[in-house]
Amino acid sequence: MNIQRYEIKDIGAFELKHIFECGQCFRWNEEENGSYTGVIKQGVLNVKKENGLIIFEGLIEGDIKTVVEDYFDFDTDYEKIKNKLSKIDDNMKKSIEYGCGIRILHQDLFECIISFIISANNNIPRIKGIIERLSKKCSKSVIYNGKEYYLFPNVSELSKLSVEDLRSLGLGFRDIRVFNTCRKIKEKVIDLDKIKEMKSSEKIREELLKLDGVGPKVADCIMLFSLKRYDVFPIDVWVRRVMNDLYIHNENEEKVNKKEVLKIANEKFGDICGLAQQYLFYYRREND
DNA sequence: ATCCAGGGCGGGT
DNA sequence: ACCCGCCCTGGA
Repeated sequence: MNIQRYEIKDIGAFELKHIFECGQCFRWNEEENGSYTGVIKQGVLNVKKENGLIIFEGLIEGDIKTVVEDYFDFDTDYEKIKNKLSKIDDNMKKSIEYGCGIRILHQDLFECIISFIISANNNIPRIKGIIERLSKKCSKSVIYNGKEYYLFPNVSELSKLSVEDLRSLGLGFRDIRVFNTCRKIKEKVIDLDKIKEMKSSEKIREELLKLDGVGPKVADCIMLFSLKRYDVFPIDVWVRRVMNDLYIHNENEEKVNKKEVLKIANEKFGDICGLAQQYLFYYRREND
């Protein structure tokens, strides 16, 4: 690992706050100077915008340009997607204007699975804390700018922890779920490499649902945030709320049927409903 | 003190 | 298939 730097000219869809605070990731934090630093699979990365440039700098394994282009989803044309979605209706248009700089990250699959199992019935500060303690407990540390960071543990590192270890890190009832899932992945009952190669989103979801602690919502988050499956539509309380307000108008939002939400999402947003979900989610969470 | 937070599970209909 | 109570934890 060595310190590397990579910069590009600013592009339309790239706002740090939008990307890191739209709820897709747990290991990015804002610095005093407004830049963000995060721990990713390949190391520690800092991102800032200056004089019309986006500057990436970090202690990274492999070529930073390659890592950044993959992680920040540079293959996807967000302007094109935003144009398409904006035409659907004014709600979508407004949400997109608000979260214009969102990009869906391409995060590590194993990390994403464990992180979103931990997210169940939990709040973001606590989720972030648990992941930090987990990483510190059993993974490698790296020093960057005089500060110590901990990489997210790989399967074999995390497998070394007992249920009791997990409980003492504050996972609560999620301890056994993480433990069992970790074992299934380690023993290749579920083969992550195979999942990455699968074409059908339905098949992938089917596989993920076999993991302990992975239900429909968590499975969809994993697929959206680490496998670039834009055709899934994770439904949590916020999405259900915003979808009800905009399209369903049920007096009691808690009684809104998930299937109904899903049906509308597919009809309106089609095979990029996952991206639409992210704009709606971000707008609603920030303006509640 | 009581409630709730980006769900999932298991046991009931 | 739906429904519902319960699950750790800690901050409001």
